[in-house]
Amino acid sequence: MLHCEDHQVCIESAIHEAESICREKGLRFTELRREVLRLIWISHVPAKAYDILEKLKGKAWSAKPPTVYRALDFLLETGLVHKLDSINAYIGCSHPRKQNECYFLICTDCNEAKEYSSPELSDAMELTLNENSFRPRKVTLEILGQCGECE
Amino acid sequence: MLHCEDHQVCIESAIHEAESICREKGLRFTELRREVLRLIWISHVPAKAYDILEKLKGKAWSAKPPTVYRALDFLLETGLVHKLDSINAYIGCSHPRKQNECYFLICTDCNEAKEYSSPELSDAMELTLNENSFRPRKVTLEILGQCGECE
DNA sequence: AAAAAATTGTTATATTATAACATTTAGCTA
DNA sequence: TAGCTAAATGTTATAATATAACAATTTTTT
Repeated sequence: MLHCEDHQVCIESAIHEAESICREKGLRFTELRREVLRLIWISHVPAKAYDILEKLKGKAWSAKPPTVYRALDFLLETGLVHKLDSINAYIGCSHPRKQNECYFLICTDCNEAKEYSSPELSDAMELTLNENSFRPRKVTLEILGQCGECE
Repeated sequence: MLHCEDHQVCIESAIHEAESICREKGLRFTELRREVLRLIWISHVPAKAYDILEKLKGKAWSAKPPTVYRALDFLLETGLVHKLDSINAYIGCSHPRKQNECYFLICTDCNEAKEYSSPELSDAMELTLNENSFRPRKVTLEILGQCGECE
């Protein structure tokens, strides 16, 4: 799947942005939360909670499931990561400042995932939501398949 | 959430249709599979696997988790039910003969869910899939929120 | 410095799902 | 129709995902 050019830069800037977002919102971007975010960003393959747990254990933390899930909850609420329900995995948000509807392409060959947004798609969705008098609170749109690079 | 007028009829016809689809495809619609499908259709609230399990236990079956999950696998593969990944629950397919992209509105007040399809939405999706050279295999589109009747 | 609030630690357990092998049942074939 | 084969179901065990509840610690506020 096509992604950033230099992923090290990509990670750094994601963490940097997270830092400044938390500062603005008066939220505490603790060491633990930073480390979990970093572990998620390490790869474009969405991270599983228990894989994050194992990696944390290799470091300073006496990590147990709640350690990870609480950090994930924080990151999810803050909009810094997304949960992919179709594969029970977590991925860093590419545009944490724009809270637009985003959807995900998940390649089942290379396992990488990518976040997109599409005005046409959002429009179509809004149309049908109106038709059904439905007030959306959370939209899950995930497409599993094969990416162009894995053909 | 607005649904059928007579749900008993709704259940019967769903099971009837499942029966004829299986006959056409040369698949075995066993008692167990029929009962699991019926339990799913009993309500417009998507069914949880372990709730189905409990209900099966009240009947003739010596049901254990694999009993339910195998029946669910069959029903999913046959397109007779859908899994809602965002809530880990299963719902009967309203149009099992048309294998179109379908999406789900899930009301977090009454817990009911409804299946829809939208040509505009499918078109918008296809557009972005093409742009990204992505070959879709499975689409998950679930919208959690409040339905018109729960306002 | 004390109190309050937020974060993290810890133990236990709930929820969701599958692996592996045994038994039974249904459909086919000779 | 007896025996064979494949599919379905039974059974035991365990994997994978997630949360509840309470204790200890750290940070912020008063």
